[in-house]
Amino acid sequence: MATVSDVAARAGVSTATVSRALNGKPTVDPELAERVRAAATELGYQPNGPARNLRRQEAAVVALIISDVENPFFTAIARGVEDVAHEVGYSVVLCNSDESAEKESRYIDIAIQERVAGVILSPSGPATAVAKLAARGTAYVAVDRPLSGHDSDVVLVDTRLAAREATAHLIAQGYERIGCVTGPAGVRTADDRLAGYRDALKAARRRSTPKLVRRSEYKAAGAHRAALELLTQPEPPDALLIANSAMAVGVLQALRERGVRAGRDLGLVTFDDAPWAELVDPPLSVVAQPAYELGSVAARLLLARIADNTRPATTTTLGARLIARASSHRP
Amino acid sequence: MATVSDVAARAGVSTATVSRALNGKPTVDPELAERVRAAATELGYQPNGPARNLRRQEAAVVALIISDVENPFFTAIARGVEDVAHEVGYSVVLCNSDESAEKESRYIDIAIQERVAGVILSPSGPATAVAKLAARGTAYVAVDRPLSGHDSDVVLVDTRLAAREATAHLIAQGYERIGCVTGPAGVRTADDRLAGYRDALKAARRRSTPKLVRRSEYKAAGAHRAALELLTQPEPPDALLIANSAMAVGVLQALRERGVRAGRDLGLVTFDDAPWAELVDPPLSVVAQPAYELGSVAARLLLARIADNTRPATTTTLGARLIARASSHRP
DNA sequence: GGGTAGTGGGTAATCCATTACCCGACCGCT
DNA sequence: AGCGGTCGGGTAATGGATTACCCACTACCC
Repeated sequence: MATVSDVAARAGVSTATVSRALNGKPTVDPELAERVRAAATELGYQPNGPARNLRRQEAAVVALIISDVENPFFTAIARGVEDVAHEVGYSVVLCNSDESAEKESRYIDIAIQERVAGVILSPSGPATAVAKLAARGTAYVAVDRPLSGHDSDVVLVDTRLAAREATAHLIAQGYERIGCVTGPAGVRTADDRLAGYRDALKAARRRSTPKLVRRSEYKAAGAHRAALELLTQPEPPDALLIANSAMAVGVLQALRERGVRAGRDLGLVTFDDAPWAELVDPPLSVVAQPAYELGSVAARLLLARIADNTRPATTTTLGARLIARASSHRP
Repeated sequence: MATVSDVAARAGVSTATVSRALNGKPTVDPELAERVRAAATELGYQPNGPARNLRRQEAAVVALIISDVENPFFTAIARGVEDVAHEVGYSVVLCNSDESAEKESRYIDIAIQERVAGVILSPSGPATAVAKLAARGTAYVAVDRPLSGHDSDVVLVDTRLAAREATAHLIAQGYERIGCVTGPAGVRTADDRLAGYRDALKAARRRSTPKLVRRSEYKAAGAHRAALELLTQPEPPDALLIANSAMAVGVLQALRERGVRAGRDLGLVTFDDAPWAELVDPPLSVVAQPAYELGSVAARLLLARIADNTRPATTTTLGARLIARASSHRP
């Protein structure tokens, strides 16, 4: 591999000039700069990243730690982050924490070790390792879920309100026994969606009962089990609020297995407007979350914080949109 | 940030000993090693990655360059790669080339600059920048799509055969005018699926006509347009082979808009067994690709090549499985 | 002509972990 | 006692880009 010295020798200048020319510093004679660039391409010179980062004490990279690569909600966030980051020359590396505090902590360590410029993460639980980032002074932004006990920039969806509206919609449609399938306790979005569900029941002077509520991982398998449990109890629900689209898959499977028809026998609203939500029969009513914006806003906040880590922490809350389709339309 | 010297001072040893102790070298007195570890945790020492990589001339990282993070097929590959890489202490960074040769090339440059140990990529087209990897001696493996003109390790699905079988299945079901919606020309999987489709027609002594074939990006929007074109022509197809699940979404939308019922009016087989494929009405017949294995096999090959870059190039071809559901069942 | 400000560009220090090389101590053997 | 061998651990070189600092030179002024 060619180094700056090689390029310098070839161009007949010093290494300092090579560095300045290649980094577009204005204090280089245009003719020299041209010679340097020519020498660099002739030698196929690729700067040594570690050396550069070592000296600069920072890499032009932001780490994005999400809890599930296979969840379209998070990949949409990733796209939002990428588009903004690339505009200003940052690369994005995606890390999959798999909803595990330990993997999350490991990735945070790696991010610190590699001296990335900043980190965007959706914290998997309350016991996050972000304290290490704060201690080290690395810029970070939480997305989708808040970071209890740290005042950092946060970008959220008003998911409690959205859950409340979705539930209110089911009530308005005349459903009587509305249940809820949400994510694990301690995951903030899961708790918020449940809280919003209860808010709506309370506002309508309905009693909420634990019998109609189930929790599981944010995955199809868990939701499938949960739905079966709900459906086989003595007084099954006649409507369900489901906390994400992976879970919706599990629930819909359970419904088919038991021959329950969504919309007619069971009202359904689910979080996340998956591309296939309109295609199932009946089309799914959903709460569409602005995932891409979540990512792009978070990225912009992160860039601002990289530039100035003393700025006050902000909380941005984006709204979600209920899209009523046939699955919540009572005949 | 604490450095080795700080830890050394605190533990009352030299930096060499610190490094040896923390890297688990056997030539350190256990008692000293313990003291070093204690000092390191007390100081919250995190090794400086760039410095380490600079010295080692390589980072314990593999880059995975895929063409669409939002495509579940590729995220499943990512999981396969991750699981294998993590087992042996490598981190995986995911890069989204977005099917653009330019982004792909940029990520390859970054991978080289950062001195990653290896690269796994699904080449976006024939004009890839992998030559740079070869020139530099960085280990790499192609996944899902071959790399024309380079003899590298490749992990593929026998997608041509799978397309042939899927088409044969449609023929066997009695469909007469079978069409195909595939990806862009030059993308190998797209071309192969089309070729397999033609193979099946030829084997059944049917004429294939360009009128029943459309190409577009591997995305819903393009497939939607393509399907509308196919359906509105004078002699529309009575069955379709669709080259991936994102496209299937677009096609199914088009069908609803035109009131065409899958299975009854139009036979349908699509590539990729999306989680929702069973849930649409009628359930979609699919070609299930072993995406996770694709990733894990590629990762294992990459590790082998990192250990020994002179080993001969191999080609691994995995099979796909046709899952016939109602959408291809002629009444 | 001597002095000053300004500008381009070179020299060498710097970032920090790893490791080649070397040294001292201790053991066991003759 | 003396010598070779082993083992633990210290000193200092190393990797390559960036940049603080300094120097040489030109232009312009009094």
